[in-house]
Amino acid sequence: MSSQPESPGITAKKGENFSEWYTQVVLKAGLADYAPVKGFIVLRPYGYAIWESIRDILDRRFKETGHQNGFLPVLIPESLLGREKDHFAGFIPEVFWVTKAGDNDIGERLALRPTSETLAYSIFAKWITSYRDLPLKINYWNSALRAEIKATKPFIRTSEFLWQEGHTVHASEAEAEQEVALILDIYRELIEEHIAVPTVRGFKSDKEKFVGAKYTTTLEGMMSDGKALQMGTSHHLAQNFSKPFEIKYLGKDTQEHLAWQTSWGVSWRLIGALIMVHGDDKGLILPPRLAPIQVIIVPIFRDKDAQVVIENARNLESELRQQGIRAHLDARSEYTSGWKFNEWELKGVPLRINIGPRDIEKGTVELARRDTREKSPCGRKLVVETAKEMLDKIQINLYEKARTLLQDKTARPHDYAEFKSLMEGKGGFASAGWCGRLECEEKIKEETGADIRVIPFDQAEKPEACILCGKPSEKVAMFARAY
RNA sequence: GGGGUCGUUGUCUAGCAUGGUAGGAUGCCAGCCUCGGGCGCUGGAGGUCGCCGGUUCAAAUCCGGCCGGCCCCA
Repeated sequence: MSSQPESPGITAKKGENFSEWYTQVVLKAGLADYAPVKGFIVLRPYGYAIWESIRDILDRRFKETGHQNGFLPVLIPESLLGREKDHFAGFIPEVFWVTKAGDNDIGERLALRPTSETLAYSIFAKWITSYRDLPLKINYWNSALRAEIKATKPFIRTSEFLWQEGHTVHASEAEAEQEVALILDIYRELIEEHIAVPTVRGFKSDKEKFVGAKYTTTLEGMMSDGKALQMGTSHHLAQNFSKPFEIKYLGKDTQEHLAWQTSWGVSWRLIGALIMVHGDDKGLILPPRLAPIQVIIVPIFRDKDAQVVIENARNLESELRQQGIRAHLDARSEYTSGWKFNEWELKGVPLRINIGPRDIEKGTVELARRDTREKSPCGRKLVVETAKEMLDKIQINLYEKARTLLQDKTARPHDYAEFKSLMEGKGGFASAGWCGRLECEEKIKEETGADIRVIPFDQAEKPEACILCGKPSEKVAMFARAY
């Protein structure tokens, strides 16, 4: 251990010690801190602002597509949670239970919601009587609690997480399936176009699907260390819950029918993903469309220049804001400009504008891109326009880099030996034939640590024989070690 | 699930073997200096040594339990 003070900047290298690097970015960029209970984190304002960006984008799209927000309590009685048997069995190992009120035992123990299907659907059953009550499309912005005993990581694996869970009820299976697909596409739009992370979309295997669903669709991303990350899921529940919860409606045909359902969610894991995919040795890099601060203005001045420089910078700030750019002037006098450069790079602000006496004299400013760390001069009158263009370029560049990452980390092994060495080596996705049997899926997991992340919708190529057993396969599956 | 490792002020740490005054750096506060890549000077404040218990005249230090962080393996 060094006795030198720890740098306020990132000291771990992303390429050398990825895990340590990730933790440092989370803490030092001011996104989150540890809570006193294992596996729980505290979101700091900067981290919460990123969550708000994500939330705002999704919330708008949900509302545009006919969804409404609601609220559900956090406690679920055991009898409700247990009503759908597969669902209950799947969640029980990670449920937190409330068993006391003060010193008195509670009669029936209460679960801190690991997810709200059971609670929501017991209520939906009361609200739905007629086909005129359908579709019912409700979303909840809340948190969920799932006990993580080991291997916790801020944003990626925590015992409580912020998320949204959507729950819909439909009169027909076709309509429910359309909903599943619609939501997956809204997630794709958020993740690819805003968070700038490309995904592979498809189905989960039966082993990996949501417990209680007929099928689960997913978006899988690839992190810089070769591990996959599930970024969002949309489930077709069919009538698996409407049966035990008796969600029935009278149709036009005057007959009673069971309803069809979907549920879907994304969590603050997405914040973890954007850190892992875009960040570098200097810290976080935020995609412009998501960044709470898109442009940071750093004034450079000596005492005698202070007033004129700051006034100029303030004008620039308001010009940018008038054009809808989230700009912020860092006028703090207690830090030097050099300090501020480092701090805002650590925090991942996509574009920095330096403005000092020399610039004012020449009628220019200096633009510094966070993604490439390139600096370029810009005429003062062109700043707003140039900044806008540059933000767009940064957004595109981040996506392109992430796409290259995904491509570099996707391979097609032709036999099991190759598959194994891939997983032991650089990791990433292995696109391979799979016979469809649980037995092979489990054995591959046991021997290589990789599981089926996604069976892509896009089955462009004919599958080869099952990578493990050699039997014919109908589908190509994407295997990877994952978070 | 298995193993390893760490916890001393906001942060990073010294001290622990051999029990006896908690030392430094950085940050913070005040004043000065001034800023084009983590400036400099002077002064000051800041500590239940993770928690609980045990041993002892005396515990950061020895012993036990617990809590929390990190890393590796399944």
